[in-house]
Amino acid sequence: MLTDYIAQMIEEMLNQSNGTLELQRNELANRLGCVPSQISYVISSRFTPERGYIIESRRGGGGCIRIIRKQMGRNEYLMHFFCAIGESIEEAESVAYLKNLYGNGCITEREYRMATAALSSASLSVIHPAHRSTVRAGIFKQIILSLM
Amino acid sequence: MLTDYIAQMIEEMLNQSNGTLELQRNELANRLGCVPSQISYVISSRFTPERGYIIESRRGGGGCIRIIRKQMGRNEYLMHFFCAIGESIEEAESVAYLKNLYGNGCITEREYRMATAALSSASLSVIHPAHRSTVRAGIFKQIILSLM
DNA sequence: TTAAAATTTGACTTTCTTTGACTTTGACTT
DNA sequence: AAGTCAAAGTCAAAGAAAGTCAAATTTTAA
Repeated sequence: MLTDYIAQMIEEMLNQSNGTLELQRNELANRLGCVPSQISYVISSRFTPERGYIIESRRGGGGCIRIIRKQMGRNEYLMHFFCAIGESIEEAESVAYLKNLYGNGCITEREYRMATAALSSASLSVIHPAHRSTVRAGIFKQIILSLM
Repeated sequence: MLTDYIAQMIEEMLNQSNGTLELQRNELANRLGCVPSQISYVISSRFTPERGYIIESRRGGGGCIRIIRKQMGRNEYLMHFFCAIGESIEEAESVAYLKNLYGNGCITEREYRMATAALSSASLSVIHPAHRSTVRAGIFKQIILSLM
């Protein structure tokens, strides 16, 4: 399958270049004899943030796509919290979680403060109180993913 | 890409001259072998007030363009962004702001990622798309406050 | 076997860059 | 004061990439 082959090739290049690489979509597509959007597909289906990759890109002349592989480790811990959050979470509970993450060295103090701020009722003041915990859960999950 | 090269060159000159410099558009364009309006483009796309630069210019004989890099104090800088957010903010715009904060050393790379994650559409997926920018603005403001 | 999921493709969109023709402004001459 | 020339400004068209989306096809799993 083309997708797998391309993904493998990108992995290869990542290994070569120590975890970070820039490629040109059209150029690569050309080399592989496929259409450019195939490259987009491979990246969006295989090199997702959930799987530990960061993608950046620039359009226009001389544009490119940058792929960064974050190295894993101590992530079961974060995963644990991710799962614990569920559909909705109260502010107090989220603060407790974050304290825990801070205590375990998963996040710095500044990160702790930023996260509590983001999840606070003050942040979500424009949202009807009844819906806040659901929204909070969504944000919290993304925050945790951003740390992995 | 020409644009990046020129921008880099101007940065260089700014460093040399302690944050303020005068250049002649035609002269520089000539030296670089590009068309003069390219210089205008670089300046208007890279050295914007949003990114902390002041641009002044004089036409006519012996005219020139003056570029000043104003360095703000951290909190002044943060306040600037706080005010710029307003009632609502799109995801793309908030990412631009955060990139700026990162580029200026106001936040670390992890903090950058955490904040972009918190403000992403993915985070706010449970909220009706029409309301997301308003909610995002609220969260963003609290995040900035958490940094001060 | 068949329904759902994943892949492949290409047309269309958006963003960024490059270029050049034309306009405006300021300084210097006459 | 008027005219001339030397800047910088503006704008729009063309070009170069990446993004999006949905239809068509293939693969996978029940």
